[in-house]
Amino acid sequence: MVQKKNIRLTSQRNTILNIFHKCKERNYHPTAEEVYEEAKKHISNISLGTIYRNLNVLGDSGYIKEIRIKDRKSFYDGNTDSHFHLFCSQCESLIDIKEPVEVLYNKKSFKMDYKIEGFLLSFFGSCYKCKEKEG
Amino acid sequence: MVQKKNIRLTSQRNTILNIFHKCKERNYHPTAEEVYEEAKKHISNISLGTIYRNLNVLGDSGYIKEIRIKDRKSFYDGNTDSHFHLFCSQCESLIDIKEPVEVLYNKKSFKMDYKIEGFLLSFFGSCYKCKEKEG
DNA sequence: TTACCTGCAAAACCTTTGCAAGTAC
DNA sequence: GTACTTGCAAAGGTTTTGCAGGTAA
Repeated sequence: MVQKKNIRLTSQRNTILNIFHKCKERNYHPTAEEVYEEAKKHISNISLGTIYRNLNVLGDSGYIKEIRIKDRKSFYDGNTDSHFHLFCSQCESLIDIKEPVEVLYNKKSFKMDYKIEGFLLSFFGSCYKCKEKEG
Repeated sequence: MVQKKNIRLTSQRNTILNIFHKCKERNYHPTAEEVYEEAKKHISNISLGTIYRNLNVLGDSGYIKEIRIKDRKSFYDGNTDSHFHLFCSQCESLIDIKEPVEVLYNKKSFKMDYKIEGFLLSFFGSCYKCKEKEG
């Protein structure tokens, strides 16, 4: 479980959090633009700048995760538990992969409902030098 | 090993390929801007547009891989064999992770020279619906 | 009260693209 | 000769930011 920081609650933020709550239930990963369009239904004059600012705040605070995979656009995920994604190159959507990481080993079970053509495993943290520096 | 397509060889392309050859030896993952700066040392009037066009051509042809992890900037990798990366949030560089994927299982060996704070596993392919459609 | 948040609009940023001239094959 | 490639400069699309007014705690 992810530690979530306290943030000041504004109606804009609340609206965005609700959007992610719904998206999480549907395993949907909206883009900033999609969050904006949905938010406008509730706060008609909300600005795109506010969306972006809050996506960053919510990301930093552990409420959502940004997923940068393809193209310039980011997806955002309200499910911050550890799981994987598949980017469909045909419909350009992002779906959850529910199988545990063991599928990586067992090539037989690798081709399932979806078709997997490749993957990217990226870690975040500190490199040798920077870890050294910070002690 | 990756199948590489034949591409027309121009001096610009040759220069860029050489840059990636050197970067690969040093496990360095340049950005487009860095490739541009390096290429200018050899072809002083080469344009950034040519760099980007060729990064895409070389990517499509299997010579390099684009890595989009953080921020807006892409990294490019001359090593197209399957391996993993770590993005250092302190110096904002990308380094190779040489350990096999088994480290994912063995949490004890997980914290090594570098510090790992999280990871992102992303697959590429086709989702249920699109796989269905294409038969 | 004060620090934080917002809408607006402009700017920043990385990447792509149209065009006319040049080049590989 | 032809299709592909280039430099240049402008445009594109996503995200960030400065500012003045507004709001949560």
